[in-house]
Amino acid sequence: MAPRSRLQFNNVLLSKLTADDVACLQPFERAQLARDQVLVDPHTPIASVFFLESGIASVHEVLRDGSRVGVGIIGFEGMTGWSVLLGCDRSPHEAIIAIGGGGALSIPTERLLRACSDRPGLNALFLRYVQYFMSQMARTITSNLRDPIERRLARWLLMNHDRLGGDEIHLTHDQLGVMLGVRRASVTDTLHILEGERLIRSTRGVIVISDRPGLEAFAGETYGVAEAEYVRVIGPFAGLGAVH
Amino acid sequence: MAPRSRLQFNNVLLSKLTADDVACLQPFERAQLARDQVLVDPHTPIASVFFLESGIASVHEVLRDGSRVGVGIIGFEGMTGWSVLLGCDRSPHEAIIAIGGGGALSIPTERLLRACSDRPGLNALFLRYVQYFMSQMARTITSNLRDPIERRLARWLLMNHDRLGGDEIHLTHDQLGVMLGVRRASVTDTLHILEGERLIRSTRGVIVISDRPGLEAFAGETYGVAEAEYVRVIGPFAGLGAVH
DNA sequence: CTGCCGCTGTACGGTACCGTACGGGCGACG
DNA sequence: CGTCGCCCGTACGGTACCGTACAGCGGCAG
Repeated sequence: MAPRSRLQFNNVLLSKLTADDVACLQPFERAQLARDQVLVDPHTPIASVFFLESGIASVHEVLRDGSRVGVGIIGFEGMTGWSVLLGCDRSPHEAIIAIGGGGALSIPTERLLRACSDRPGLNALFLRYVQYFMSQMARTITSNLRDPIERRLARWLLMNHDRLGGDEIHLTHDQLGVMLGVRRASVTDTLHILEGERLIRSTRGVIVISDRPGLEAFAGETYGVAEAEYVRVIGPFAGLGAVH
Repeated sequence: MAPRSRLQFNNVLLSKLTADDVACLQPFERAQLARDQVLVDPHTPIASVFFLESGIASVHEVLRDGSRVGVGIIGFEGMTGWSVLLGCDRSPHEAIIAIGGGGALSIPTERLLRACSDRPGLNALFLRYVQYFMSQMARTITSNLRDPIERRLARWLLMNHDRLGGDEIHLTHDQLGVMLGVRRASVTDTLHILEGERLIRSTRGVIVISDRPGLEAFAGETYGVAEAEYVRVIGPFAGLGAVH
């Protein structure tokens, strides 16, 4: 197997690349991401793609009345702007920073595309991430249809937890409402339920995961399938799929 | 612009290819598809991909208890098994014939992949279809969350109508229930509502679209966005996006 | 200190769904 | 010609949500 990149990136995709592949992408521009920063503007040419190193971006559909519905989540395991790899210069969806303060590596679309055409391994890895993202979306469809809010919330918290360093998740109830497609008030109520089960603690703007295994049990079938797909097509990350 | 295929296929993707690209894919195997025939078996290597020429396949998540949830629809505008183009030999989802009696062209995965690596134009077209399919899924997420069943049903009927020759849709209420993620009984009730609005007529096993513009108006924002994306990335088909 | 704004808690009636169930018609097959 | 399996119609109570609304609390700016 080819040698892995020596430069350590905190982005999982980049860390799976060979040093040669990484060299072909260089230089990256480092960016510090603030909450609500837009990484992909819908229906607008994508100038750069971002590889997050920390923090969370969420992917939204934007409706005509300006309201938003969450369709996916991206952290240091992924990237934004994959549409350009599918031969499209833009995306119908918005990618926006939900949890800021983190860093990211960005690269102009043009250079990414050139690198991908020169080095098939690059392209292949990123396309497998697209495969994973479709699994995530599919699971969101079924979870939204079949699960009560508590379970969907548990799933969403777990997905955030996977992508963050510690046990603290800095999200407001409003943001969670958008991601889950429910009222802000429903989020409040539901957080209290999870808190009553001693799975989390919740204070103003912060949710603390206090019983991760319990949360997984609570989420049931809704969490785990897409994550297994990630491990299968990309590889383990942050404890997920780690050797036991 | 390069010449298009002279051999007329009833599959939109194939019809957009140049004759040289098509030659590279040949020979196709022609298949007649019966209802409930499985085109993609979840978590199983994909031996062949199918380009439908008529009929409808639906894409499902399969849950542990064996129940299914619809996440997408494929007709003569698309293909099954795109996972292999994303570098994965299998898919977590099932593709199964919902409306049979139609034909399809199939090609072994291996030959497809060889052709795609020889001819970038092939690969690019199919990847743009993946981009469209993600739009379709995203729209399903928001529609399931925000729209009452009537509107979701209207959307689903329109999507079927786009992919069929006439105004008759041969689907049972059960099948629609799976696609929409609702009870069979809810489908029955909702069909009566649409019938009351004189948008459709419904008899045993058959739904007839009698007022397509009315149905579009009824569906509202839920229908049209993903379809526009198809026209943008692939091109017009069957009246959709046709020059006016 | 004061005011304001963003975030959270809570309440209330309303309704669009669900699970379940049962009966009846149509078509196929013996 | 009877019977069986798939479809469809309809009913019923139950509940998990929604839209809306309002009040309290925390922190930041002035």
